[in-house]
Amino acid sequence: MTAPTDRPTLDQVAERAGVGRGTVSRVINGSPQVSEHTRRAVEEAVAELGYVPNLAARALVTRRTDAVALVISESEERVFSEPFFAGVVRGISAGVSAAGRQLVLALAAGEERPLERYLTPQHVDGVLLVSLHGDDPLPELLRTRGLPVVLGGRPPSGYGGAYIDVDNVGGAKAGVAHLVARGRKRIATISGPHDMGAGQDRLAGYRAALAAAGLDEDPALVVEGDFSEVSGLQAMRSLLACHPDLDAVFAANDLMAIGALRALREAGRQVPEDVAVVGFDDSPLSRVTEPPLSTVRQPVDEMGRGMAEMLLRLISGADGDTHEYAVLPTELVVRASS
Amino acid sequence: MTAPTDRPTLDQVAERAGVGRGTVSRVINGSPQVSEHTRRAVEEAVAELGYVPNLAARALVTRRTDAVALVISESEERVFSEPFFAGVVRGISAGVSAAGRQLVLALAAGEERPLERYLTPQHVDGVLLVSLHGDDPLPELLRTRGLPVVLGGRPPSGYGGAYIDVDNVGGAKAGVAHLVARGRKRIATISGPHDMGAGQDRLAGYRAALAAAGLDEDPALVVEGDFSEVSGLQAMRSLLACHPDLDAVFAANDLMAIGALRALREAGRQVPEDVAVVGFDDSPLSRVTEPPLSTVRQPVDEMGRGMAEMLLRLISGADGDTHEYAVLPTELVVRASS
DNA sequence: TTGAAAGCGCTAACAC
DNA sequence: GTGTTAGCGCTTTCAA
Repeated sequence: MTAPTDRPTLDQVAERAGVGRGTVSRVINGSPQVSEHTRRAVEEAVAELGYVPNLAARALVTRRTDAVALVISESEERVFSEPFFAGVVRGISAGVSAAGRQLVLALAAGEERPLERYLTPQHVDGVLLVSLHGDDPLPELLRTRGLPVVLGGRPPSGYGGAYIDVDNVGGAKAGVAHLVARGRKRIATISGPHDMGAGQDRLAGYRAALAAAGLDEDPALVVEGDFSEVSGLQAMRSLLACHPDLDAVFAANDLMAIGALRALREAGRQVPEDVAVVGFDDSPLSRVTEPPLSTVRQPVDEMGRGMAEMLLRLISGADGDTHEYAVLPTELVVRASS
Repeated sequence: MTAPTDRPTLDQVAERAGVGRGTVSRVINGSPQVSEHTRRAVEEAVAELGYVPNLAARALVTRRTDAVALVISESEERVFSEPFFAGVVRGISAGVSAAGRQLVLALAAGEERPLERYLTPQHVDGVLLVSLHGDDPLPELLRTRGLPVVLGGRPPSGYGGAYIDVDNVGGAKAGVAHLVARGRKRIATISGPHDMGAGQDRLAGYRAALAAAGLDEDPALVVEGDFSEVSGLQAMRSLLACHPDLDAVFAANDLMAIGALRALREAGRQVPEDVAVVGFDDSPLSRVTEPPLSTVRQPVDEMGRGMAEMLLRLISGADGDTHEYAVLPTELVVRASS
């Protein structure tokens, strides 16, 4: 029975195997420069002693950590209420652990300063950023530190690095076009925050679809929400109060669509006969409402996985093309409510 | 403009401030043994150089990492589809970051071996475990390694460490008692997996409530699910096929309750007039179904936060009472469907 | 192919 | 109070 805290070190393994310290290190790291014989001896000693390399020591000399950070610039509240993040994290987690690395999660609500200190090449090998607001300089800052960075979502201006986005414009266009095709004329929208790429792009898609259909855009039919259910509820209420003649709503995410549904029910409006609803960001929530919501599905899992893979490529890559990017397709899922 | 990779070291700060290396270290670590004057000088140098301590080096000598791991023994699929985890992670994340530590997330679907290697005192200061299955020996193993451990949920037999659980038995009892009070006589249950504490306890609560009401327990009215929506759907279908006379269902979580709702609708049964439904694990999902679900709410946030706090106490504590535990109360939330 | 030696950047024990 | 010193456990030249 060894003392719990005293884990065996490299030297102990070396002594046990009757070789030098360097040789053990080579075996551990899979160097081909070792004879089959000694390798076996070392591996045996490792097994017997239950040796596990000390990552801190290794990181100190290699200047790598085998860890990557995922920064979510959002309150915990939203991160977990919005199904979008679940999908992205799932994808990222899969991609990162498939590469044998550790994922360090950092929720950055508001204050980024402490985080900024943590995000250095000494602590993590790379950084994934999601749900950026406004023109956040953080990603570009990290890049100047020499840290590989991949963004999820449309990058802020001034950012010249890698990113993966989904086709928000196209998705919104498809959602609104669907409403148009169903004969709707007075189509309102509950948009996302104007300081976020996703919010801007979905609004742009809404406008493009109206224009394509030859419908006039009525600014009064556009209300800004913050992607939360209550904001959708409030937006829909005010929309109904001022424009009871509207016959359809495009909500920039599923949570707001659900809020809208509640406001509609509250006002005694029939869905979809009277007012049709289409949301964005398809999640389990969309299925359990009554009637179920038609939504635009974005490939969140693939987005996460893609981000992880891109980052790993940047990390191990010979500092190649750091401007890589991808835009994933979105897809309309039609259900009863429209 | 300094080279991006060459971050300043302690010695450079020391030189700049005109003091010794040890002094800088004391300032960084907030030792009171430093004169106001030199402290100021050092802080200035730190600011000017943009010095950030190298955590790997520090961890190497202090043998602490300031990181704690959260191990979720569940597939990514379930971790993110089940709102329970969102709440727990939110609570944990809040507690951990409030203590200035990093949370390292590890999803352990099935294979635990690689993880087991990672979870050593050299890599993390402590471990949080959630959603254990069967009699998993992992927590006890970690404890013998001298690693502080806190469990979420009822501990497996043989575990003698700290944990936080919620009152699953009491909650289930309350849910079923509510059904009884509404005059229901043939109350079925869709239970959780029998290899999980939560599954067992909620089933026990169901039984206790029936017994307390003087109702006979019919084994045929008990169907085992796996906490997923489809399992709830299938369970309800088979229940309806064999026992169309049932007048209420208690589902061991919200997802399965939603599945049950779908099966009921599919079969043309009226909810709650014909068949009343009560679920467990109140989440946003419960509110958006039609009719909304009555459910038993467990304080998931507090559970997470409590776990984090307990762990931090164990870590910094003088190795005091490691058998600490808490059982948090659950609460019935009555909505239209029962 | 392998051993020996030189640090990586930091903290802590010890002098002053 | 503060400087100096000795490692923490590892990788990586550099010789042999």
